[in-house]
Amino acid sequence: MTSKTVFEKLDLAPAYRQVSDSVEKMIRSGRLSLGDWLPPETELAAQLGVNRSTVREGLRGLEHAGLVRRDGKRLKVAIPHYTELASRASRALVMHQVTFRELSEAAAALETITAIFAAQRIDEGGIRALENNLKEMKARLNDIDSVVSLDIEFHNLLAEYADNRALSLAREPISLLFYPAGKIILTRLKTQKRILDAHKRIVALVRKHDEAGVRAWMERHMADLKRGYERTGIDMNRPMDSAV
Amino acid sequence: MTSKTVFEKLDLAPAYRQVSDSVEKMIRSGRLSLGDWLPPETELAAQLGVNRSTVREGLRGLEHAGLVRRDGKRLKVAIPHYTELASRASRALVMHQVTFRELSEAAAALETITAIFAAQRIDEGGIRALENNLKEMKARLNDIDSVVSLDIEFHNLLAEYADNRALSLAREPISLLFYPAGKIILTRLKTQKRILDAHKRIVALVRKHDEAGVRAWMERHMADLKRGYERTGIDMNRPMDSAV
DNA sequence: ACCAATTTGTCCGTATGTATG
DNA sequence: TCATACATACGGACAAATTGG
Repeated sequence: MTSKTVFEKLDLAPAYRQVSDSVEKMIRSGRLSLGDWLPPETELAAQLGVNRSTVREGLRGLEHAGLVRRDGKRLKVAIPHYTELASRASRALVMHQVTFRELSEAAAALETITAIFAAQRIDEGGIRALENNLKEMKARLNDIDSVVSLDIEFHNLLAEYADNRALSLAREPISLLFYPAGKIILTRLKTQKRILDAHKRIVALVRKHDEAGVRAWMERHMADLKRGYERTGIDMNRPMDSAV
Repeated sequence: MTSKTVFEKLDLAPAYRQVSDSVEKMIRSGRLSLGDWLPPETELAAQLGVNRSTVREGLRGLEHAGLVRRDGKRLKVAIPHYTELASRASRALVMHQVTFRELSEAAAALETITAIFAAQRIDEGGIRALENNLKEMKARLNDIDSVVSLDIEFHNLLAEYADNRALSLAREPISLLFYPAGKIILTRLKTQKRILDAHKRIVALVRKHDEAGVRAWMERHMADLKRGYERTGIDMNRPMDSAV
């Protein structure tokens, strides 16, 4: 048996780490809440008993994480937004050499369930937004870049009206990578018309709140995109990094 | 009136930002690859023409993002791993006051598709791992904490054998929040037996590669958990923050 | 529109601890 | 054991931008 422990195990983490942890705790505990300004660096340094340079190092981490945001000169407490997290996540997927096969499978599942929820919950405004998207795409059917970005917008609209933030967070990093792949497909096989037709069908079914129909058509639509990719001749099991 | 403006006001991002961007580009372009040591701070400072303090601020951001990792004294290039991204994402969901309804819906969809892929692809080793998990849970059915963590492990095992990293990334932040909720349920309604039975069924179907059966039972299982939560009397539309 | 105070951005120099050869 | 290289941390300084009177 060792002798009685007298001394606390003292800080192994570098000071700048303790600074960011400390501020983060402050935020999580609610002592600093959303939109509050952070104290000036000098004051933080004084309160925490470290040098201002050390404080700055700590703040950079939080800034990068999106927990504090620049508003003019000073920093204010913020909430990391999905899009930042999503872009970070999709970059991680690329670095992990995720394949199109993986993306396609995940996207099929997520876009389908998203569309089903949208069919349950969409309102008139949502229907109109989707129809505008269809109209736009119809008008620009020859411009591949427009079609691709309108395709992205279509799925994002569905996600918006699906009214589920957990699902949004889950699908965003994947759609961010999946749809660029759509561009590869479109530039090689001109399947814009096929995409537009699928979207039209889906909108019609969403309007009728026909969940089963939406499921069937979204699954068909996603399978179609996968087939398109296969027909480009690119190996499905090749990492996506070239596409990004 | 001022004289005619000729030069754009060049709005330079702060130097520390340029440092992190520069290093990040270096990594992404492959000029620094996985596991490489970063140059010493002094050398980075010299190469980039900024002060060492500035370099340090820039590095803190990358460190926080998981793009570089401290290995002993120096920093080496790393890949941000899912679990870090996932915990960040789930914390963001909490801050966004995501409700149990949203989590439950997303989890149902993601766990179901995960189980289906697992049924397609699992091997003997995977089956054995799942069966060990069942055995453990059966042995500890009275210890709620054990049951909850074994439940988490069960679903993580399915994800592992589903062999899809995009899906893993998508489900992790949600499962991280959803399963703590499982503990709330179990402490109020003793439904351990029901969970174990569902897991048993799913394993049997996964072994037979019965995708339709797996889909049906996983959907039932997730619906069951949702019902359990409802029966605790907690409002499904209340934010999850209290649970975490 | 001007001034003064505040706060950040950036730099310099230095001291200390700790791995590694 | 000793020397070197490197990260950590501190203190002080000044310019530039912002804010408030």
